[in-house]
Formats: sequence, C-alpha cells, structure tokens
Amino acid sequence: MDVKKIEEDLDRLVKNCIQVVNVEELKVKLIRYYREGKPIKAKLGLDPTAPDIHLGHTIVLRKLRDFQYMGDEVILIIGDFTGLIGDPSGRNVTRKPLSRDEIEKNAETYRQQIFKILDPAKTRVEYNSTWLRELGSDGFIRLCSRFTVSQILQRDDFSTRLKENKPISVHELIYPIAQAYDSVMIEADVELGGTDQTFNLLLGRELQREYQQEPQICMTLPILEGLDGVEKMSKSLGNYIGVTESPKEIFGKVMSISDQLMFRYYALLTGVPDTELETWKSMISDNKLNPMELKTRLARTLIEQFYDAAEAEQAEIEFKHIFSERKLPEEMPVSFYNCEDQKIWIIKLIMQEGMVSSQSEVRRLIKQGGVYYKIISDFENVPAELPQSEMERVPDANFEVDACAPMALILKVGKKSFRLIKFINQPYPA
RNA sequence: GGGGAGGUACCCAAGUGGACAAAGGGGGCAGACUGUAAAUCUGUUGCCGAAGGCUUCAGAGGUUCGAAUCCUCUCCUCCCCA
Repeated sequence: MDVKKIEEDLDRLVKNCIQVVNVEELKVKLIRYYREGKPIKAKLGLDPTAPDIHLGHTIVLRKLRDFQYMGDEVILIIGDFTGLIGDPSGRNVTRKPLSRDEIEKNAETYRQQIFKILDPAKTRVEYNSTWLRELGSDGFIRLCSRFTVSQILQRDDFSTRLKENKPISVHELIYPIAQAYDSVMIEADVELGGTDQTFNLLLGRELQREYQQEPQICMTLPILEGLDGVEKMSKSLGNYIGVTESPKEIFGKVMSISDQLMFRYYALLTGVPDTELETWKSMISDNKLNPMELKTRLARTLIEQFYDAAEAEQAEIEFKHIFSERKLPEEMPVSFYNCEDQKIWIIKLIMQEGMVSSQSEVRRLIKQGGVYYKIISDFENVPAELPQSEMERVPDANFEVDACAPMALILKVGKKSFRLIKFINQPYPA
C-alpha cells in the first residue's frame, strides 16, 4: 500500500474544507478503499426547489469531483420528499408545495447543470421520497423519537431565530431528521455541504450510530460570497453567477467583483495553488501586475469550466471591445421598426423595445445622461467597429428621433443595454 | 384560553392627524474618474405626465375638511402567563 499516495489523496480531499469530522476516520476509509477496493460513498443532498446551480454550489461539487477522480461513488439525493411538503423557510412567504412534475423537472435541470462539473458515469441520483414515503407517518414519528427538541434547536439558525423572536415552523425542525435518515438509508461514508449544513451533517452521523452504522465523515466547505463580496451567493439576492449563464454574462460579472474578492474566488473555484496566489498579491502591491489582468484570467478560467477555451476567449474579446476600447458590441439584439411618421419619441421607442421597465425610469436615465444613440444612414451597412464615442447623448426626455427607412438606429441605454433598430417602410407581411 | 408588542417602499428602519411619495442606512441604477462593470466621489431610486396628477405604509370598513398616524373587524409574527 502506498502510504504517500494516501497522504496525497487526503490532502487533496481536505483542502478548502472548513471542517472535517473527522480526518482520522476518513483516512481509515481511504486505506480500506485501497486495500479492499471498497469505494467511498460521498453524499450530497439537494433541495429540489432551487434548480439553478451557481458558483457557490460548485465549491462542493468540485470537492465531490475529487472523490470521483479517486474512483469513488457520488450519490446525489434529491430532497423531493420535503419538496412535496413545501418549505416555508423565510418568513411570510409560504412556498407552495411542488408537484411531482415540477420536482421531476427541477431534478432534470439539476442533472444537466451538475454534470457540467461531475462525471455522470460515477454519479448516482436518488430521491429521498423513495424511503421517506415508505416509512409512513408512524415510522416517521418513531424516527423523530430518536431526537430531542433541544438537540434540534442546537442548530445555529434555529437558536438564532429563537433568540431574535423569529418564527420557526415545526416541519423545519424535522427536515434535518429526514436528511439524517437519508444518510442511514444509503449508508453514506461521507456527506458534504456548506458550513450552514454542519448541524445537519452531524445529525446524520449520530443517527447512523443509532442504526449501528459506521458514522459518516462530515465535510463542510465554505459558503461563497456573492458578487457584492458580503452576502452569500444566492439566486434570491441576485448576486450570483449561474453555471448556465452565457460566457458573456459570466465574464462581465466576474469583472465586476472587487479585487479583494477575486482572490477568494481564485482560491475556492480554481485549482490555482495558494503559493501562486501569494506571489500575485505581492506583485500587485509592487505594481508589477495589474489586477485587471488577473481578473480577466479568472473570468476565462471559470468560463472554461462550463464551456470551452474558445468561448472564454470570445467573451474576453467582446468585453474588452465594449468596456476597454469602448466600442459597440459586435452583435447586439436587432429589431425592426415600421416607421410611418418621421419622428419617433425616444421614450416610446425604448419602452417598446422593452429595454427598461417603466417610463419614469427611462426619463431618469436620460436625465442622468445614460442614454445614447447613433443614426446610421443605411441599415444594410452598419459599420462593424464603431466606437461608442461616436454616439450622441439623448439630451432630454422630449427628444425625438428623426429616422425612417432604410436607416438604422443604435441605442445604448444604461451601461450594458444595446439595441440595433432597423427601420423599414412597409407593412408587415400578413 | 388570558395579557402584551409588532406588520412602513427591494431589504433594514424612522415617522403616531396636515409641511409625507414618506427621514436614515443597505442594495440597485446613472455620471465623473479609472486599471474594469475594482476602489473613490456625486447624483438618483413608486407610477403617468409640460405644469400637474394618480396609486402606496398587512387587509377590509369607519371617523375627519384631511389618515401611515385615530376607531372597528380580519389576517400574520413574536413575547409573557396558563
């Protein structure tokens, strides 16, 4: 048995983890894997209500992939049972219970997104309703009887909410129990989760002991900060980068993070070693390296994880084009406008194009100088490399565009919204 | 079951009869600047509009010339007692 290899594997698995309970047991399992060929079962529970995977999730997924590289089995558990009940965590927004169909749809979405990172061949997907429904209410009550209320209330967010006089629904209390039971049913060796899952993971450990199973290793990974650098990354906060977003969007979002946050993303989302990061940091403080270049590189690296190098490069070119060289995008949404009368009120046009949600907002943007336009004499002949400086600022809310076929109008509304409007002079085909 | 405290805009939070489309902070958006959509500074942040108007303070009614503010009922959250 190769002792050195085991140490290496162990190092790799433990890297980035906030906590591993406990490393010794993990080592035992590793040794047994190499000696007897018994793969480690690594478990991750998924909530079927939020099928959009973002960078925050990928930290855990990348860790799971480490297990897969070593030949281990990854078991994803779709928490459809709890999903069927409906989870009103949060305060007054009671989420409606999901139907079978919706859950199935969400699960499918999960699969598609998750396999951008995991190896489908080494991944097993299970639904916890399989065993939880079978348990029946009497079985479930018996299961609950293994825990005490104060035990459950130890969970951080429960006790916090209790202290802050915030509501806790009864069924929220039983979620961790259901999750723990999942571990028993699949006889998990390891369960992974964000640090917010620590309690749930540990509960699984305890329940397994009750069932005379070898307790699972609990690995908690950091919760990724969102684009704002403060709140955790989440869809509802809108500070996230989804794995299905277009390369262009991902690139832009990465470039918008602070220099400080960039290093955090490097550490957690890429394979760049810490020593390298330290070097970069000192180079930046010595002014030998422009942080922007590192950020560009980060953006490309991340895009490559979900797409490929060519698309990453394309996104970079596009970004530089628009924001560094301040040119118009190579491709922008095109629409046609049938102009009968000569003058078109700019606000009406922008509203019709759906570029802004309310008229007041358009007025605001214009007043603040955030709306630009450029008239092209022939829409068949829109110049490719047009600098934004050639555009003119819309002076006031009453501004009217004087254009008709075969002209075209380029609009820039706000920082990122572009539109090419081609004017035609004929009735739409019936 | 009894008693008490609350529900204000995207979020937090002030406001307890008129000067309130509603302080302050966060977030968002825009401008300047730049190294980038970093940082910083400034402005802006219900809707429609030329002025002006319209709809908002958990919901429904009511009192009043006038209500986020007072009254009644309903819904929701929390605390204490049982």
